[in-house]
Amino acid sequence: MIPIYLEIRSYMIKQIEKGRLVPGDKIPSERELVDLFKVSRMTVRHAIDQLVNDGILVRMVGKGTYVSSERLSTALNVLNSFSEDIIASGHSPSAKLISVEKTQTGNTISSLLRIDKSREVIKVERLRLVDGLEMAITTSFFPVSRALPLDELDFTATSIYRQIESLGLRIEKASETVTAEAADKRSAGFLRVKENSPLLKIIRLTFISNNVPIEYMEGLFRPDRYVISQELYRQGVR
Amino acid sequence: MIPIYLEIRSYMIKQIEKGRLVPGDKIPSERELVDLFKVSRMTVRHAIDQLVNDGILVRMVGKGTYVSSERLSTALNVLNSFSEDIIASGHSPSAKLISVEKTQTGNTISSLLRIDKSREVIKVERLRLVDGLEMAITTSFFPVSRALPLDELDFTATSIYRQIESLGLRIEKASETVTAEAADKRSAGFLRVKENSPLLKIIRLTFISNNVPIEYMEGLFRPDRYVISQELYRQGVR
DNA sequence: GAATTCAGGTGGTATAGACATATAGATATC
DNA sequence: GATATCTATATGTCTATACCACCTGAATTC
Repeated sequence: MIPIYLEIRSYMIKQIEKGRLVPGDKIPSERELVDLFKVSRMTVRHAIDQLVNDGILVRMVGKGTYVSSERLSTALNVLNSFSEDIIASGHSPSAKLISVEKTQTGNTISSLLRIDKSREVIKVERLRLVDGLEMAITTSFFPVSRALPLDELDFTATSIYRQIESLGLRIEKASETVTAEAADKRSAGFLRVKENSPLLKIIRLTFISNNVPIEYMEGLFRPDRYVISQELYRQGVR
Repeated sequence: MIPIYLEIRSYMIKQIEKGRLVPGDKIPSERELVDLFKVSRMTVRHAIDQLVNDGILVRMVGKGTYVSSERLSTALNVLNSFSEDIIASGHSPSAKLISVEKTQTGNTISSLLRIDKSREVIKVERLRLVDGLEMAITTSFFPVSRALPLDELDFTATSIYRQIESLGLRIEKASETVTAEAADKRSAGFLRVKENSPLLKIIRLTFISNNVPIEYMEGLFRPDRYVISQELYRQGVR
């Protein structure tokens, strides 16, 4: 069951995505939205609070609430799903589901996800391909909770991020750690490389609004088919 | 007249600043704060909402609200030399010069450095250590005579960046590619790892003003002693 | 015509209560 | 002793209402 305020939030985002609201437009007043959704004003405000916090809307006392015109942050470190990355580079991503299970997890992952370790998580293991060639194995852990109706997610589809976002949750940021690891027998089999060959290991913790973690992921990538690129800028003079 | 929720917010911040609440501590429950300030619970939540949004507090359903342990970094994509990175993380970097030679280079590197491949470059190979332990081998290529008096540089010193900057050149940015590679016999020997063990490979092209390339570097890092961390942010709506 | 007043709409703050869901520990059951 | 259930407490969602400060434009006054 998705909370009403997230429904309203989704609705607003869709209006903007579809172009029915463009930057600078005034959105319906809080009291109009109350009538539209048949909810209390506090609930409407809760939804708008989040969108304002995300910089999507701007409130003006006595005037109204408007779609933000400025897209703040020149977006250097852009968080994309792997599918989105692949598409952006002109290739075709796909995924094969290896396993899905509802399970518990150890101290490290549960504390990173900020859940009790007795809580269940959905563990999704997928083989990621680019242009039909094996690229990576990713193992994701999603905390089971009301806000995220995991049953409705299609893990064989490519972009889980997009699916989560279309549910009204806003993915905000991720922190990533990159290292190297030797392929064990199982990974080597899936990725069609020799055992012990070097793989790029990416560990990513993804957050929605309010710094709430929503996914812990470990990925093992074939270095010949996926590399990480980033631009670094020297900090001020001195 | 200051709103109550801002008073509560200030109160919490002061508690943290004075050290009466330290990261990891549980703050009073919402109902306790209601009693303490004699206000409604929604008002208390309003105050806490803001602090959670700022990343100062973390809410956990059924457990309580806690002072956030992670001080999210303000420095995003900061270009540091490896020495600077190591120092920032509280360790002690050093370097051993393996070789310096004036030579020519292949098409790839010369074109990245935007020089003719007949032009000479200085190739510097160094073993990088952290707290006296082998961490990486880096191979740098500097174009000869680009307002860069290479003779004056001390390649055994840790921070080449600092030396270059003290010559009046402003290092501006770098583009980095990260991948994984198996250790060959030579690298394995220097880094004291087994041959074919996985290493993190970082290729970095560094620029001074006007996008003039000044260094091409390839580094092979022991993944147990060096990892890359980065924060990624989701791009605006759509 | 220019200044003032006023009414209606907007977001801002705050209340008091209700029910839902998550956690942890005590208690009862097997 | 292990398992299940209950209970108290935590945050999460939502309602219905009230009054405030602010902005705008129309009506009123000068």
